[in-house]
Amino acid sequence: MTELVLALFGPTASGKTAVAEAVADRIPADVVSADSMQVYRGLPILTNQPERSTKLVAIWALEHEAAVGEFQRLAHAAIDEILASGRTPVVTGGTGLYLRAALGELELPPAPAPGARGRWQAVYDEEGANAAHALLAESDPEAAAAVHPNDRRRVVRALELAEAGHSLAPDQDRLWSQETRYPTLIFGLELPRDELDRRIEARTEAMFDAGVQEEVRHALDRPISRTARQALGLEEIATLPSDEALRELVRRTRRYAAYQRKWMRRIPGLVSLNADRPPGEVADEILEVARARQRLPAGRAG
RNA sequence: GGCGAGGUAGCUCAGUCGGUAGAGCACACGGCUGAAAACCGUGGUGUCGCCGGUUCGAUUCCGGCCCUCGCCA
Repeated sequence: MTELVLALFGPTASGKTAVAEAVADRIPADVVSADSMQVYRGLPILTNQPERSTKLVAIWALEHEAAVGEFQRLAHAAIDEILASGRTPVVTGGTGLYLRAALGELELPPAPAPGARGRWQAVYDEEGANAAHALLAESDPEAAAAVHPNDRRRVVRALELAEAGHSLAPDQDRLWSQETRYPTLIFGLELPRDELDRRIEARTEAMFDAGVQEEVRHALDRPISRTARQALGLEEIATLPSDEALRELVRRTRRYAAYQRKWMRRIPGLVSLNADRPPGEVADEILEVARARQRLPAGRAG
């Protein structure tokens, strides 16, 4: 049997975890999470961590600063290991960039030299967005063309890279290409808007019943990285009365789901599935599609 | 019941010395290559509470009414 990677994407609360586990119940498979918040230890309720053992969940302490490059190395290693053991990796995640990094080879340039970031940030803040962007246009016209002057984070990053002899603009667009490290089938879980909203609301209420407020209070007792601090609801739960925090978290989760739908539309080769039915049925359909594709002549597979 | 404040976008509010209106948030769409649950860009979605008066023209000025909030009875 050829090596095949299965991937699952979809908005939060669309049932990715349940479907992935149903797949693992049917074939020898291991689930790999591609989620920028489930990587953290200490916020299992807020970040919706799966109960069953899943790779790349709870691997970093809250004070660890997340980086896609580091995640990519770990994800590649996990997938390689699963395939080497003769099993099927089911890469499941809500973070589009992390999923792309896990499946493909994103070009991820090096971290800035010590002091470089602060120096370029100062240039950006003191001389203005347009001046900083003009500087970039001189040293790296391609990167400048790809970045809007107001995007402080990217202008600064591009200046750092240009100074170090690299470029923000990649040689090859692997983010949106269909190139993957192994033959891969990517499935997208689709739900009607009102059903998704209903699930988000129910899940958020369940989080509060399960003690998410205490979890957050605990997490904030110790130092926490800038990246972990971005978890939806962390700020709201820490600072607002519960009813307001709940409302805000529902609102922000809906917006996040909309953002994930955007990714779903853009991921090349994604196979859409109706997720408004029991996870087992969705898993059965995934396996049917996988078997059908593998029977195709080599040139047309994937 | 009396006095005061207010009724403008889904929400919170600005504004129009009379020429049918705009910010933030929300929402929609787009971008993104060691922060992605992040970051950036584009888009106004509206009987300006209701009825009448003045006027070439009223969301704006005048009168009446309705509703909300506060204080006093």
